[in-house]
Amino acid sequence: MNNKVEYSKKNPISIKNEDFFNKVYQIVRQIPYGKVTTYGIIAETAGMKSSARMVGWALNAAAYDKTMPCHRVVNRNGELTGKMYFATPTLMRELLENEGVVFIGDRVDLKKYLWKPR
DNA sequence: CGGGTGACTTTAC
DNA sequence: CGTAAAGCCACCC
Repeated sequence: MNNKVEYSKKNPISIKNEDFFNKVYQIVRQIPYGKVTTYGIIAETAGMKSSARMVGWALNAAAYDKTMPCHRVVNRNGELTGKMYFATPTLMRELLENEGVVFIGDRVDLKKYLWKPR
């Protein structure tokens, strides 16, 4: 659908791997309210299980897209590693708590809130 | 082609 | 819980 979309306004990068991007987009948008998933799962579903970093990279490039609930994407431990990339360092957590997600320290309880794409 | 970087993961100490 | 290192793949210079 989208080719060469300006995924990042500040830093418009040329998207060469559109297929991977598209899948990440699709998966992230499917995350239900009050649920979270991990970079590794997204990477695996998108066909690059060995490169969870690419997921973070993709999300960063698409961070300005409001239709993408990137706050529902956490790392393997349930930590909000990308919180510093939000408007404020606390915004990510607040968004999740507002959806009913309970934190244990700085982590999400993945046993209860982990969602896997099908 | 090489070097640097990264919203990751895993293992090791 | 902390840091280190290796593996990983794509982007940029």
